[in-house]
Amino acid sequence: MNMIKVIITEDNDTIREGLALLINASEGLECVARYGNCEDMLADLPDQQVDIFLQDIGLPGMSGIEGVKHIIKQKPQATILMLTVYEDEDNIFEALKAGASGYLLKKTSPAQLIEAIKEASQGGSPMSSSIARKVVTFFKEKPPARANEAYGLSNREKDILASLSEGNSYKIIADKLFISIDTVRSHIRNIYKKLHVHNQSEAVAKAFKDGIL
Amino acid sequence: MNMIKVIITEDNDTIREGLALLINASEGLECVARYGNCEDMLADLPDQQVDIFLQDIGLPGMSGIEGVKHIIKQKPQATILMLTVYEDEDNIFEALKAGASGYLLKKTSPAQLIEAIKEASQGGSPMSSSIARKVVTFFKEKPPARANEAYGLSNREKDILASLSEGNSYKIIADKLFISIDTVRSHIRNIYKKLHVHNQSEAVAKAFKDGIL
DNA sequence: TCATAAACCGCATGATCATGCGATTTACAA
DNA sequence: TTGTAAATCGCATGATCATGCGGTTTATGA
Repeated sequence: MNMIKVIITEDNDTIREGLALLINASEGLECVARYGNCEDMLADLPDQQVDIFLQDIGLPGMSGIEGVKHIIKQKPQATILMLTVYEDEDNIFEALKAGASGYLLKKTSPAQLIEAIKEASQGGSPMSSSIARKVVTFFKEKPPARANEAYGLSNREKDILASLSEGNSYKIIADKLFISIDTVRSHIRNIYKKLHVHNQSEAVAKAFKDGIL
Repeated sequence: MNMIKVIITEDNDTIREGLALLINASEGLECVARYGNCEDMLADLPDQQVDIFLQDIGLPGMSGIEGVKHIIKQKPQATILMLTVYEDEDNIFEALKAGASGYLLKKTSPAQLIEAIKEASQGGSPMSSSIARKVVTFFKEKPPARANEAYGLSNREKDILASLSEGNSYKIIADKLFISIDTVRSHIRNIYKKLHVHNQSEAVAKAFKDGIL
């Protein structure tokens, strides 16, 4: 059977060596390399044959999240698990955006950690449950938000805003919608009032941010 | 100690009763009600004291996801776990958007299910690992896409584009960045060339669509 | 019935933009 | 060394926009 090959990047010697021992003691797992910083790990990367990266965030020099970006650049299919003490949303989302597949807190028990590595190697995305909740909460639509933040734009106004965002001039919009240029002006005036903006760029930006476009 | 109160909505009698038995047999868990459809469940909802909803998606009448929306409307803090056979992204994201806290597949083992309910009641978000991977993948920025589609904008150009999207005029941008208005013009000219657009609105729209802003 | 909003139209004018054709300096890679 | 790209600056001009003020018609809900 194939061993799951793991690379550890973690600056704390005690933790790093402990993890390596734990992994090597686990059936089917093998720690093929370990590093105290991203730079060293990345230098060896081209030669490594590896299944799972265990990646700390708080590292000397390049941060673990930067490291993830570099790993992904070289090996887009890499499976990377963050293993860190940081529980704030910025770090979580940055890591996931960079391409991490899972996110574990250091308080994770040895047994759970081994389980997580196996899960990850089988295409899962293990996450400490408090992390998962933050990720899930991200998706939750705020019921008052969206609804109110259409700012009461009429359908016609949305049409015109959409046309604007395509780069059309007032004249072109007028022709496309078979109305006069002054009507276009009039609609846009109203759009500006409703969105509390004063030019096209700001209107388009706001429309995108608030999901109108 | 307090029991974790669970409500089940599931149309298949065998599965529903099986779940109820399982939950009631588990220490600390109690199934306080069970329903074959959302309508009945929602009718009782105002009177229920409940910690966790176990919610199927494929139900006769109102779908489980619609049901989630209604539950959240009445009890915004409710903890809802989807328990379903659907593994497609639409259902997953719709459920999470509607306010579900976790998402389990029906192939989940009884032991894991009990574990998941306990995790959820403690603020976690249990997910089958294949589901978690789909959620995580959602965040991943596509390296070829994004990188190439920055269209080679320089940092300065991105600054100016961002400032434009805030509704600033050339003059204001120039003042904010301590450069002349003609330099602003020059940068914007280059932005237009790189993005293949011819006015602010189109540039801002493209920037948002392609993740530059 | 009255008010409100949407969709339509018109005119005027100062402000702002888009674009053409320059230019210099710095930095970095070929 | 040579070329390329980024960042800076200048001038000119026709095109386009933002905004003020005015208006009509139609539909809908109070």
